[in-house]
Amino acid sequence: MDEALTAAASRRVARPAPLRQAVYDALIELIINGSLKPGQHLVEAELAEHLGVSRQPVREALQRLQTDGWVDLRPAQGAFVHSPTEEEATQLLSVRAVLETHSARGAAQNAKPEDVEQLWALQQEGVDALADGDVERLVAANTALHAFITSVAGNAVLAELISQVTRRVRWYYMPIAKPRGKDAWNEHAQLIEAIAKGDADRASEIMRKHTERTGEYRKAIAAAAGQD
Amino acid sequence: MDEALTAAASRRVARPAPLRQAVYDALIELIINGSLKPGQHLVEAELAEHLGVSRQPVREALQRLQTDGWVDLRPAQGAFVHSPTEEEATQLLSVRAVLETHSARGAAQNAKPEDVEQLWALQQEGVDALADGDVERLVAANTALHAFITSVAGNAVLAELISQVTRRVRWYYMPIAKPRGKDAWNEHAQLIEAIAKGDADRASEIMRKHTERTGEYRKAIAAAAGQD
DNA sequence: ATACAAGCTTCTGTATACAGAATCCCGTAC
DNA sequence: GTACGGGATTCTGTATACAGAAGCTTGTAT
Repeated sequence: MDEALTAAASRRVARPAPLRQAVYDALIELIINGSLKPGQHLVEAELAEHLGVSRQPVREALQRLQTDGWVDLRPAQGAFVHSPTEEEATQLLSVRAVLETHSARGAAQNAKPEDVEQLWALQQEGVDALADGDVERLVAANTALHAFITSVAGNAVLAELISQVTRRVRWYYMPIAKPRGKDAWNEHAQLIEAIAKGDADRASEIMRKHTERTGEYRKAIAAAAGQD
Repeated sequence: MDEALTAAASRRVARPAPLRQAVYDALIELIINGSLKPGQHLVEAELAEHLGVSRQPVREALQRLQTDGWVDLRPAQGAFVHSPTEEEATQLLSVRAVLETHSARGAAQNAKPEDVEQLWALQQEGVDALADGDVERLVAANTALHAFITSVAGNAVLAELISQVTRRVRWYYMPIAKPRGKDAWNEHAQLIEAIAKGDADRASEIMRKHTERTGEYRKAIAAAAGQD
């Protein structure tokens, strides 16, 4: 736990930047890495002391963490680390699939030649990472590709929702994260082709199947890993 | 402005319930009814005094208002009432259509006989209100019908996103709110029939067209009203 | 007249302090 | 041994206090 704390503390003295943001990031980190366990009661004073700040920024961070689905805030009782359930994971994946599908449609409608070029560049990065067996780069490339498609779609509201949902989805499968690999990137290539042609129906259909497959894949792995 | 303030103040002494919620509600009310204008700088101390509370609950309310899209929070500068744009309205309507469409699909897959019965009851309520020319009841029935469809879909994540997006959409067209009327309720009837049959594809298709039409309708009215 | 800079004012961001609710612990009664 | 109740404790929710940044005002120089 201490590393995260010192990180936040040093960030504090370094800049006059909003402290609650550092707390927000630190707490997500602690939740993701398991230092704070699902259902655990988060006592504001404790967090404040550990992070070297007052209760105020902690409270504000907790509020945002609630709206982002990381903690539950029970009135007069405080914050509790949200307990993920299989059901909620399914719901998140379902919603994400719908949003990403819409995003692909928008991208196909709006993509300019330079956008397509950039998409192919990201695709190449992913394929290279796959060939090198560099998992970290692979995950980064995947994230970048999806994010860029969303940005091409040009719908800020959509982009924000996708980012929100994706972050939450990621949490569930964090401990067993394992990219799907070759198949996924073949699907990406087909997707980019459809976007390049401006074929919105085909692009959205490919994305729908793509995200649904990814969801199924993750759930299968989770089941195999015996994750709650 | 004063009514909202006294309301919040009285709510304060009345219960030990979370004060920030009252502030949150009061501020949305003030934004919707135009007391707080788009772009306006919201000074925490002023709001706190007017509402008869300290800055603390105000700050926490502002945070949530930001994540819900009502205000923009600029670091070291404070909160500003969010300025709605035509573009953002279009994006919200687009996202809402996608989410509602998915909701209709889920409802068709899950609907039990008693759910269908309840849907028809809500439909009847809407038709009655339409016949009576009771706009308020009509809007309420419409909201209830859509909400019930979402609840039948049984996806809590989806439900929350829809509720969030719908609230924001409503703001844009608040000043010129005017239900679409007969056509909309004919579409509702077809939708319920599809749900009753468990025809997910048809249900989602009807909902897609329905929400898109409603969106177009609202935009047309807004344009006619010369709204920014 | 305009551009610039120093000082002041205002406001946010953070910390500390206080009041009351919820919970827990322990003793007592049955 | 178990159920109940009172008191202490802990924690949240709210209020007040303080430090520093951002913006405005005013005066000066070009």
